[in-house]
Formats: sequence, structure tokens, C-alpha cells
Amino acid sequence: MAATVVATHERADAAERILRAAIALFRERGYHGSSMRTLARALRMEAASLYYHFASKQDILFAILDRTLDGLLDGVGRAVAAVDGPPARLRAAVRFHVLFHAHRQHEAFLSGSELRSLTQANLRLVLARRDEYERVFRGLLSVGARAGVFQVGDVRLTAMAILTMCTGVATWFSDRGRLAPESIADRYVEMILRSVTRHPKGSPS
Amino acid sequence: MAATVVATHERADAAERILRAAIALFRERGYHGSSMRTLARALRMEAASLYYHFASKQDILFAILDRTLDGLLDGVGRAVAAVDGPPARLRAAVRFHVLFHAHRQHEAFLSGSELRSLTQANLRLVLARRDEYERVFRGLLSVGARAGVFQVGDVRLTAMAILTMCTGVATWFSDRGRLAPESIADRYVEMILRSVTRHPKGSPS
DNA sequence: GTCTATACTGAGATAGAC
DNA sequence: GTCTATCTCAGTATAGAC
Repeated sequence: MAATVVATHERADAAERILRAAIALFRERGYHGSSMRTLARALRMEAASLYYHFASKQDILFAILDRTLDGLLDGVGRAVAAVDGPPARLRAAVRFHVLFHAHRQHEAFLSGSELRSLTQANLRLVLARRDEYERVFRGLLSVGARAGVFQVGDVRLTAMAILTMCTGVATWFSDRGRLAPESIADRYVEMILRSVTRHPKGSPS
Repeated sequence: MAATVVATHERADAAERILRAAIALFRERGYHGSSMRTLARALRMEAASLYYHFASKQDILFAILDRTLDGLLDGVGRAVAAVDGPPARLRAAVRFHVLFHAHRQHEAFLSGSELRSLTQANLRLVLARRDEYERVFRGLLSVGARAGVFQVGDVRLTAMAILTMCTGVATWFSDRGRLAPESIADRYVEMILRSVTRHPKGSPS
């Protein structure tokens, strides 16, 4: 069991290699724009060989999104649990979300853009867990608003605004760009906390 | 000439009807996930008939994105020109952007999600005009920062953050949802102005 | 576990009748 | 301006050898 867990960033087994190549390909051309033949070519194998590891192209997409959600739910849980109080927790959650969307950019991008390519059954599974993730952010905003440290007109809308803003990082981030993930996260955290923090002396509007 | 201009929301000629059906279809299944046969079926015609109006499926996608960019560039220009001063102008630009992404939700969504489905030549044309649009927002932030009314750590990053946050409205907005476009725009304008406005008495961070 | 060969379906696009 | 018929190619997936 330990061996299979370690595999993620070390000696990748065949299924791992396939998923990684699929992430890159789907990200570049989209799910429907990518063929099993093209995916196989990137891996220097024949298309038929892919079917030994995955039952279908749809299964590959689902595996990618499912693992990405594992990472998101697990990560935000740890980040939030490590600190106390609504502002620190929101900072931690936003920071994690931005870093995840920079470091695991391609899979994170797919989790937003290829939902429509899932079968109904798979979509239900993915959406249920995505809702769970969003509830974490809504929860943080609600608690902060009730405690009087946040000023949030509409919790759901604010959560969507925060999440889509940070998720967008996956669409434009570049390894070779001007800003490192840490810098982007710092700025995003600052912007977001400014926009939800209650200002004692009269806020601009 | 007047007649063709009027057509957009009235008696749609064949090309118009095709574009509108394509917007709905591409939005739902993606460009590569949509076939000319399916598009034709939605219009109750045969696939071959589409080729009388458009030379290729790619031309349909390009026409959609091109027209959407017309709307964005034209609209933001008018919105910004109507008021004075960086805060009012940023408000107007954000407001327009949000309303556009709610009212013309599907085409706006495609302009973000289907760039990768364009041919290289078409992509160049679209990206050039999208850059032009983004420059409007960067310009507003720069002017406000220099005037001392905005506090913006990084103009480019802030512009990206604002735009991706507002563009995200096209991904989740629903006609039958809880909030009207106007309400969403109001809240977004408020959040964004809070996050960029310089606070004289010491800002939270 | 990967291959060759292939079944079967649907894709984009064109020709030419009406 | 829309149709029927069709070309050509690429798609997902399977069978069965090695």
C-alpha cells in the first residue's frame, strides 16, 4: 500500500503515466478534442494498450477529476485546521486554493472546464464533492460575518466571487511568468481580505 | 444596411439563427463535442445546408467569438466614456463587464473556454482584441494608482483578478437564480472597489 | 502488458439535383 | 437556399496473437 501512495511523484506506474499525459492533452485540446490515438502517441504506445489500464476515455477523465477533488478537499481541510479565527482561516483557505491552482494548474483547470464532458452519473459524483468544497468557504464567510469581523452582503455570492477569481489562476498562470505562486497567493489573499473585512470607520462604496 | 443591423434581436436571417443555435450547442457540449449534424438538427435542417452560410465549423466559432469581442470592446468604451474619474470609471467598466457576462452569458462563456479550439490564425486575431480589452482595465487601475485613489500592488495581476472574477459570472449565472444581473453587478462593483481603494487610516492586511 | 488488425460509427465537407 | 447522397477520414473500442 505504501508503495502505491509514493508513486505519485516518483516511479510512475503505467496508469499514472497515462493520467499525467491525459491531463496535459485534455488541457491543451479539451476532452472531445483529444483522441485516444493522440494520447497513446504521446506515451509512445498504441491506443489499444490504453484499454488495458482504463475501460474508457471517460474513465480517464473521471479519474483525473476525482483525484483533483481529493487534493482540494484534503488540502483545504488541513489548511483551515492549522489556524484559528475567521480571518486567519480565510487567509489559509484562499492561500491554499491559489497555490493549488498554480502548482496543479492543468488538472485544476480541467476540473472547471470539463465538467460538461462527464457522463451524468460521473457528474453527480464530482459535483457533490465540489459543493462540499465550496461549503468550506461559505462556512468561513458566515462565521466571520456573524462574529462581526467580515462585512459580507451575500455569503453565497461572495464565496463564488472568491472561488472563481482564484480558480482563474489556473487559466493564466505560467511557470516562466513574472510572478511566483507565492507572490500571487499573497496578493490574492490581501485583495480578498480587504474586500470582506469590516471597516470600523466607514467603508468606501 | 440598417436592416442587417436590426436583425440581431428581431427577425433573424439564416446566418443569425445558425450562430445563435451554435452558441447554445457549443456552450453545452463544447466545440469539439458538437457536430454539424447536431447543430443542423437543432435548426431542423440538414448539415449540408449549413455550408451554404458558413464555409466551415471553424468559421462559425470564429464568427461567434468575433462578434462577442465587438460587443465587449464597444460596450466598455461607451461605459467608461460616460463618466469621469478613476473610481467611477472602474465602477462603470466592472458593471458593464458583469452585466455583459450575465446577459450574453453563453457567448461570453465561449470566448473564454473555446479559444483553444480556434486555428492559429483565428486565435491571433481574437487574442489581439482581447488584449486590447484587458488594457482598458489595466489603464483604469494605473491612472487611479498614480492619482493616489487606488492602492494596487501589481496592476497586471489586479486586472487579471478582477476580470477572471467577473468573467466567472458567465459560468454560474442563471436566469432563474436568486440574484438578478443588476444585483450581482452591484455587489461585484462594491467588492472590487473595496479591494483596490486606498484606505487613508491604515488598511487591513 | 503491449501489440496488430479491424469492427463500427460518426465526423467534416462536397457534388449536384431541385 | 435546402435537399439527398456520398466521399474520406478519424473516432472509440474490441479480439486475439505474442
